[in-house]
Amino acid sequence: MKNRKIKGNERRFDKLADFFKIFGEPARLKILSELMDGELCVTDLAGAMEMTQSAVSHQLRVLKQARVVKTRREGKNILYSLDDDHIETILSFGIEHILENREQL
Amino acid sequence: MKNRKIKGNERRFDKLADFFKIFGEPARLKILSELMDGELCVTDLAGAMEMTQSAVSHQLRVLKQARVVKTRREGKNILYSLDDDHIETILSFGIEHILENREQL
DNA sequence: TGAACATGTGAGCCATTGTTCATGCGTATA
DNA sequence: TATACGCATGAACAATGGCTCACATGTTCA
Repeated sequence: MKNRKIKGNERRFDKLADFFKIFGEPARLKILSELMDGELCVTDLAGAMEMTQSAVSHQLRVLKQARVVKTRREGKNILYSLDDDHIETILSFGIEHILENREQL
Repeated sequence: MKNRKIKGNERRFDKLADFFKIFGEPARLKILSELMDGELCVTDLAGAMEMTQSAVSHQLRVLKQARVVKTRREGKNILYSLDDDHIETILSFGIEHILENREQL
């Protein structure tokens, strides 16, 4: 029946929107760009950006739930890194499209 | 000086985030997916999705300002269409990455 | 084990953003 | 030109989401 198909698509739009939403926040993009240079702990991230440790931690939670970043413990610290190079592809895709073709955005 | 560079990057993160933000809203994605089948007027869009004409119009404004859709008038109607196939590339990119590699999102 | 350090977490606050509602504006047509 | 129709728009409201603050949890090391 048609209604089922609509419902199914609705959820697909939600999922896809959630996906884009992850990268729709400057703070998260900055965190990701920092992590491109290698793994970092929350405190270092908070220092590199001008943000509270708590604020960074909250954002990292979002990124981790979305499997965009992963963690490993080393001593007292928990080191964050990009989950895979997948992410860099996504970011550079966005950068290309915004810088080359959409200057006015 | 370093500060200048940071400021410049700040704004780049903002722009990039704005770019992703456009696609981070289910209603907008649905509008775009409708427009993939061809141009439509606001009323038809509002009918196809379950949304008010006004709500659709507000979203179309966002999409138009971002140059994602364009318009042309035909009689009483204003027909909306994707600005270029660029957009389809972006959407299918998102779909690929979410459906093939990120089921759990 | 207790102190110090690193991080996670929940509640509350505030800014942003999407929706509704009422209305204005432009175009076609009788 | 008056009316109807299609669409845009602004204000008000509601929901969403990020940040702060206080505190809990967990780990190291003396």
